[in-house]
Amino acid sequence: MTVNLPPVYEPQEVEDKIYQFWLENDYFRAGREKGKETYTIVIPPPNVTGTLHMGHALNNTIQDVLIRWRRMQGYDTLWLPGTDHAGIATQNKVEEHLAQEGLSRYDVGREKFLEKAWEWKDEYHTRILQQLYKLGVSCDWSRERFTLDEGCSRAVRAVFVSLYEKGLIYRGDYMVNWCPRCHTAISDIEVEHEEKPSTLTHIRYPGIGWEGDIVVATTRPETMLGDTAVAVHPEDTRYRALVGKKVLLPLMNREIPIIADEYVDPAFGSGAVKITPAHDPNDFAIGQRHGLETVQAIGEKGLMTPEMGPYAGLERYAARRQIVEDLEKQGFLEKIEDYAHAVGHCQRCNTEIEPLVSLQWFVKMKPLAGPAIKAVEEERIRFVPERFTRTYLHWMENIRDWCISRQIWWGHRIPAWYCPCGEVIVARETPSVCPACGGTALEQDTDVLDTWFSSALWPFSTLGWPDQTADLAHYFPTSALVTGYDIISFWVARMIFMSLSFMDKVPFSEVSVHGLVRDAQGRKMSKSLGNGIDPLEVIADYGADTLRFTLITGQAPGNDQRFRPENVEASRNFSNKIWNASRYVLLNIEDFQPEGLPLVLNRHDRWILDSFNRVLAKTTALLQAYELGEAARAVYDFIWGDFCDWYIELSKIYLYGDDAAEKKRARAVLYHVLEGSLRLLHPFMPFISEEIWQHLPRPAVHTGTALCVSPWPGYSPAREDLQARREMGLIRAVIRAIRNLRSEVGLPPGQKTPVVFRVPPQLQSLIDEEQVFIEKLAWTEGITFLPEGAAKPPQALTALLEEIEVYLPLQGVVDLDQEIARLEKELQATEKDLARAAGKISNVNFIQKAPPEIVEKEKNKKEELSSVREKIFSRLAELKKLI
RNA sequence: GGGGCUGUAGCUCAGGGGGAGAGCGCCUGACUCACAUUCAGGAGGCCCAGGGUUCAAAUCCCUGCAGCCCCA
Repeated sequence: MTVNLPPVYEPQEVEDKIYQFWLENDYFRAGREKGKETYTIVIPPPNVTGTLHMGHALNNTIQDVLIRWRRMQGYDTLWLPGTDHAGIATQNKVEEHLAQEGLSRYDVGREKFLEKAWEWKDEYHTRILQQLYKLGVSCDWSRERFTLDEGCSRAVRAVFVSLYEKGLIYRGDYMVNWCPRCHTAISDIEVEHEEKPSTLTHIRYPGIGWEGDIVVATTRPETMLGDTAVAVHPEDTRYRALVGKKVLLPLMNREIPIIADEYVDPAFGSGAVKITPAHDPNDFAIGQRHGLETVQAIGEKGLMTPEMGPYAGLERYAARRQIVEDLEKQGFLEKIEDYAHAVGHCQRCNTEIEPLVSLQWFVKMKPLAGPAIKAVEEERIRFVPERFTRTYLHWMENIRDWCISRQIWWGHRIPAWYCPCGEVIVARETPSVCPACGGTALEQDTDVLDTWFSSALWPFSTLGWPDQTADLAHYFPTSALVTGYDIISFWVARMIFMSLSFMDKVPFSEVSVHGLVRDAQGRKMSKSLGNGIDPLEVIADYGADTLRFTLITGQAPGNDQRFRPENVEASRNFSNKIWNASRYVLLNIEDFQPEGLPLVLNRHDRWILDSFNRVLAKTTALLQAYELGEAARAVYDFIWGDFCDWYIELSKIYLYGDDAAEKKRARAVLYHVLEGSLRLLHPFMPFISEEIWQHLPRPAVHTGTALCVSPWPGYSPAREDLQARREMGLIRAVIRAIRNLRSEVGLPPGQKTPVVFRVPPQLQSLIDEEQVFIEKLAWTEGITFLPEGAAKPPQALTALLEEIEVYLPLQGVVDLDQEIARLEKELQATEKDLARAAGKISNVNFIQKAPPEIVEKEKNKKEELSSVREKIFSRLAELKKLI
C-alpha cells in the first residue's frame, strides 16, 4: 500500500466522498443486524421553514454519536429521519414571500396557496437534507418521513376521530390567545411573556342613581369599550353598599353593573376593576360566573370592531391613545402611572397577542395527563439529567386544555364537516352524505390542527401507525429521545400522552436533554441579532468532524454552551493530531500484515494497552450515561496524551532502530492501538476516522468493509496491567523531572546532559532497561548510578521523587543559591502536605470512622512525603555546606 | 408569585465527600526525521459569602448575594 497523505488534514477532500461511500453501501439501513436487539431513535423533525442552525447541529450530532456507537455495538439500529411542516412558521414564510409580490393569501386562494407552500417545503426540505448529509448523520434515509405525508395524515385523522369519539376533543367558545398578525389562535405555550414598562391608567366611572364615582385601573384602556361590569371584592367595606348599583361607562354611555367577586384583589389600585369578558381570560371567567354580556371591542385583525362608534376600525394602539385623550378631555381620566407588567407575545412573530373569545377545538387534557404523569413517576421514562423530570411533572400537573385549531391553511385540516342542518360529522374518511338529513352540502372545517398535534404522534406514525406494520412491531417503543429542554412541554410531554393513549406504551424509555448553543458572549443566537453562526460555514472551513467535536466537548448534559472560535480551532487541531499520528503509523508499516498482537509484549506495549483498555471502559460507561462531552474528552486525552505524546515517541526507538523483531512488535502494537482508537473515535469524528481506517491494512480474517460497521472496542479485564502502569508511571515521572530541571536552567534540547540516579536496588534494573528511552525523551546522555553511601555530585540539580533521586551534574551552570531556594520552596510544599496527612492520621476519629482504604492511603502518603522531605532536607544540608 | 439552573485559573467551562482539572490566553525554550494546526517547561485559583451535617466539604443541606432560564 502506498501512503501519500498530506501533512495537514483536509476535510474538504474527504467528507463528501466518505458520506457517498456510506450511502452507496447502505450501512445506515436498519435491519442489517437481523435478530439483534434494536436501538431506535426518531429524529426531532426540523421545520421546513428554513435552514438548520447550530442547535440542530448539536441535536443531530448527539443522536449520531449514540446511533453510531450502538450500531458498532451490534444493535439493530434505526435512526428515523424526517421533517416537520411547521404550520404557522411556514405559512408566515410563504405569506412573506407572497407579500413581496404584493399579494396576500386571500388573493391567491387556499388551493393555490397550498401549492406555494408545498413548493416551499420541497425547496427547504432538500436544503435540510443536504445539511444533514454534510453533518455526517447516519440516518436510515429509506424510512424518511414528513409530518404532512399521507401516512402521518392518516395517523392524525385516526387520533383526532378517536379522541373525539372518547369525548376528549370538543369544540367550544373559549378565550384563546389570538395573534392578530398570524390571524390565528395559538395555544398557551406558544405565548411568550415579556416584562415591559407600561402604564396604569386610572379611569373614573360615574355612578348612576347614586352620588360619586368608582375609579378603576387598567393597563389596556382601549378594552374599556367592551366593559360589561365593574367588580369589587365582596368583603371590601368601601364598596359593599354599591354592589348591585350601576355606573356609566364613559365614551360609550352604557350602563354597567357593579358586581362582587372573590377574584378581585382589594389591595390593587382602587380595589375596583373593570370587567371586559371579551378581552381578558380572568374577566372572561368572571363574566361566565355572573352571566355578563360579552362585548367584543377588538376584532381579529387587531382593529376596533364596527360597533365601537367613533373608534370603529382604529388599530388597537391608536385607539388606546385616542381613548385616553378623549377620557382626559371629558374629565374621566384620574391619573396615569408607570407600571411594569408581562405582555404575551406570539412565539412566531412576536406580535402582542390579543385574548379573544372564539369557537375553537380543544383537547381535554386531564384524562390524558394522568397516565403520562404516572409513566414518569414510575420511571418507565427517565429524563437525563434527572432534574428535567420536575420540569415535565410540573407542567403536566398544571396542564390546561389544549387549543388545537389554527386559523391557517398549511397543516392537517380538521376532519370535521358541517351540514346546513346543523349536524357535525367527525370522521376518518371524508363523508359525502349527512347521516342526519341525507344532505350533501357538507363543508369541512376550514381550520387546521396545531403542528404539535402531528408531532405528538411522530414516534409511532413514522413507523406506520395506524397500520400494524412490521417496523412498528419491531422498532416501537423507541430507545431514546434527544431534544433541547425548550420543547419538553411542546413536544416531549405530548408524545408521551399520545403514545400511552394510542400505543399503550411509552414512546421511549430515556430522554436525553441538551441545552442551547449560544454565541461567544452567551447570547441566544437569533436572526434579529444577526449573531447566528451557520453550521455549514463552520463545516466548509473546518470540516464536519471539527464542528461535531466542538459541539460535543462543549456540552455538559442539559446545560447551554457558548460557541467560540477558539474551541473550533482546538477541535481542528485534534483532528490534525490524529491525522498525523496515523501518518506516522502508516509511513512505518509498509508491507505490514496485521496478524493480531504479538505474544510477547514489552513494558511500553503493556502500558499503552492497559491505558487503552481503561479508556475503552471509561468511554463506554460515559456514553451509556449520556455524558457525551466527557466521553469525547476521555478519547481526546488518551489519543493525544498517552498515545501520541508517549507511546509514539517511545516507539520511534524501535522503528528507527535496527532490531527487526522489535520493529515488528512495535508496529503490531501501533497498528492495534491506532485501529482501536479510530473505532473509539468514530462516533464523534466519523469522517476522519473512516478515511484513515480505509487506508489501514486489513487483517486477513477481517470481514468488515467500513469502520462505521466495525465492532465497538471492548474492555478486557485480561489487559489490566498494574505492573506496567506503575513502572511506566515511574519512568514518566523521571523523564518529567529531568525535563523540568533542564528547563529550570534553560538548557535547549540539543544540549545533552548526563544524569545520575540514586535508586533502591529493586528499581535499578528498571531504569537501566529504560535508559535509551530516558535519554531520548529527556535529552540526556549517559546514566550512572550512585552506589550506596557514595557522595552525591555537588554541582548538580536535584529532583527528589518518592523512591528515586535524580541528579543533573552541571558544572558551571548550576547557581547554588538558586538551587537552594528552589529546593526550599519544594520543602515547604512537601511539609505542608505532610502536615495535613500527619494531622489526619493522628486524629482518632479519622482512624476509627474513615474507610480503611482511605486510612491506608493517608498512611502511605505520609510515608512517601516524609521520605521526600528527608531527601530534600539532607540535600539542602549538603548544598549549604558548599557555599 | 411558583419552579429551576449557574457562580471553580485572565477567558470559556468540565469535575465533584478524602492530595484543585482541561482548552484557549499568557511567560520561557525548541522548525527534535507524524504533526509549528507541533513539542517541552512554567506562572496563575481562601472552587461567590455565611452557617450546618460529617472523622473529612470546592463537592451534601440551609440562608444570603449575583446572573440566567422556565412557568403563572
